[in-house]
Amino acid sequence: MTDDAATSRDVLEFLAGDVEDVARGLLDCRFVTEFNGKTTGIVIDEVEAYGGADDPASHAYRGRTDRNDSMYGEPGTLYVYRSYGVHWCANIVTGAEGEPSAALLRGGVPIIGVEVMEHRRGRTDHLTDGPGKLCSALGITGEHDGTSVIDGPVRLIVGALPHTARIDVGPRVGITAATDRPWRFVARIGGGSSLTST
DNA sequence: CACCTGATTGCCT
DNA sequence: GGCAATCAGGTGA
Repeated sequence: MTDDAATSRDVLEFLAGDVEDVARGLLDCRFVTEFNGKTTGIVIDEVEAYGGADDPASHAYRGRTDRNDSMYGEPGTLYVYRSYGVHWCANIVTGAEGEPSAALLRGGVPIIGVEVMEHRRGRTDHLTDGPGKLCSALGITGEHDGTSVIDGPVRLIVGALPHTARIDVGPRVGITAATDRPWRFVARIGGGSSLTST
């Protein structure tokens, strides 16, 4: 491992692990898309873990359907679903193939192709600080459901950045079941001071 | 800054 | 038919 980023095999092995561990490990990784020659990317700073039949808050809780089908794919599969009929949300499938667990990408820090993301979002602030916004800024849609984040157009880059010293842990957002599970992970990249301005 | 509400589809019971 | 892994804009303290 003389490279600055992990190899595809390393990434696959990492993603095959327990979803809770994977979710934590995804913090500070980069998430990059490349469409039509335009590259955009973020550093992931907020993630939630979702299990399978054992997790009442998971889309896979009631078994396999057309929508959640890609959750049952091999680790590293992208699971994209439509939220509230309006937004797209992206997950990275974890665990062994056939186990429907996935990590929902909830937020990130824009680092690559910021102008492109601003254009896609139609604003210059709050580009990727929410699961729907993140997909919008990166150009991720249902077309990319089922593709691989290891060698597809939507790619995860593990390593290459030092991990954040502090990770905040709390309950998942927007769910009504299993709200007692602290499966939401937020990286404090900036050091946690006030960002307010304007 | 915190809380509240309307918009808008797909999916499941 | 009802609810949902959300967002944006408005209101009030």
